Amino acid sequence: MLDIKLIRQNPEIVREALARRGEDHAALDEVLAADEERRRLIYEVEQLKKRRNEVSDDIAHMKKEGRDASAAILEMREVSGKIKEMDDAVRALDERLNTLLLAIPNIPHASVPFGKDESENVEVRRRGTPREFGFEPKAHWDIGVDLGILDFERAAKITGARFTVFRGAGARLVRALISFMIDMHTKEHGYTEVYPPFLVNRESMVGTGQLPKFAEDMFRCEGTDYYLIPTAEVPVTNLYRGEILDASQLPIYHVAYTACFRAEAGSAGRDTRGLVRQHEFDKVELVKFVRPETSYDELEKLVGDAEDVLQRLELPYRVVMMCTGDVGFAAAKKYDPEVWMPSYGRYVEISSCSNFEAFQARRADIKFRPAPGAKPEYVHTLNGSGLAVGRTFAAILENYQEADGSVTIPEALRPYMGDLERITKG
RNA sequence: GGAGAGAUGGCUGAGUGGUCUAAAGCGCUCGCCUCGAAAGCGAGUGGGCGGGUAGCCCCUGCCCCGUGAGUUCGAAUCUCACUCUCUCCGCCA
Repeated sequence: MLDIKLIRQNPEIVREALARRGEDHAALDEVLAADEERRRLIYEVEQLKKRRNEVSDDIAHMKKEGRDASAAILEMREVSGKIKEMDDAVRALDERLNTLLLAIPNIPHASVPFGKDESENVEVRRRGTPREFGFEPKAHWDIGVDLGILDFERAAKITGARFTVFRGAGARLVRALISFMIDMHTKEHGYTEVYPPFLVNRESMVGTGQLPKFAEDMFRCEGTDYYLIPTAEVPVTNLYRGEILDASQLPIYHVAYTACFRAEAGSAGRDTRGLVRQHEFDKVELVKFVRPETSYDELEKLVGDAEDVLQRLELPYRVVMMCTGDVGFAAAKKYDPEVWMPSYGRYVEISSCSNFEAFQARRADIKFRPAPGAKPEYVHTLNGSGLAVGRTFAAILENYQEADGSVTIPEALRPYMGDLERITKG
């Protein structure tokens, strides 16, 4: 969420930022009105509380000296009732203000290009060259099914649409990709591995911005307050929820493998075949907690870490910077690395790297102390996929397919595949 | 699932209705001492929300003893519910 003080003092900055996103900014006036009313009430009730504290002390003294305090007690009985009423009113206003603030998106960074939607995103670089096939390249779902390493039909039987069974070398390839990515990020990029729960409570979902606004995208365990995580970003960012970190701990880099669960409400009919859009998929996620002044450098490094995986797997890709209309609710700036997918004839998102600045930290209350004795400040949080495993699997099948239907294993992955060089039928 | 114990500041830990602003110790910061350090001595040492002035200081008020309700003129302290932790039993990968 945004800083209420920023909204209070510079409403026009916020208004303009929301307009650049193409967002309605009517809520702002409501925020300002609620904020003013809240502060007025707080002032009044605090005056009453001050009075109550003083008189309560007097009563204590009177009783001690054996004097009659019944008049004061009678007066305070009335004051206390009034305080209770006003406290309730303040609480109601707090709740309303909070609800409003949670629904306002982040302010895009000045370097983010203006644009109304994804068509105006900007390609910032391209690496690798899509391969010239001497034959008609097949889609990964055909390759995988033919090789017997993907089984969508049985997945539909045991669970439903948008689930996958990986089998044999396919199952191993999933495991290999996860290990390969995590090893790279821990050994070469300085990330500490964590393995968090895949179910989190409501506060965690609010902390990273999935709730309350995007509830219909989540799976919730019936009869509980637990949600299946849509990304490791949720448990990992919430690791430090409500904490004040020591400056010497920063920056914190975490890498986490988790399964991810998404209801995909509203995307019926989109990407119905293959691994691109599943209800459950694997992802290796990178999460950073950094000092504010470093967060944009850290974002560039984060994108580089994700790209490194693509380079090592020798997959052609490009990096796109999202415009103001497509930057995402919580992000101030976002890059999407996209991998070349031959059967699509275009680049497909395989990672998403964002700087949230203090937007998540404010919701999740994650601070650090810049210097001993100094006031705590909010950290900046960042995260990015490094990478989405299912889509990487698909990209390998498509880019490394051979005319005979087999798939070559990228060299970097072979140590994780028992030195297997090629997946063949049977 | 059953039984019991517990939750207080960075940590340990006292505090069972008003003697305020939560004792004490440890840790940390600063100062004195010292060639320097240790010891010793002294001082300081949380978070949040308002108001005044001011964009950082400062003055002032309110709130925070796991969370939320309640009793009371007044709650860390009494009552209820919930959450979490620990011990034992049962079940279990």
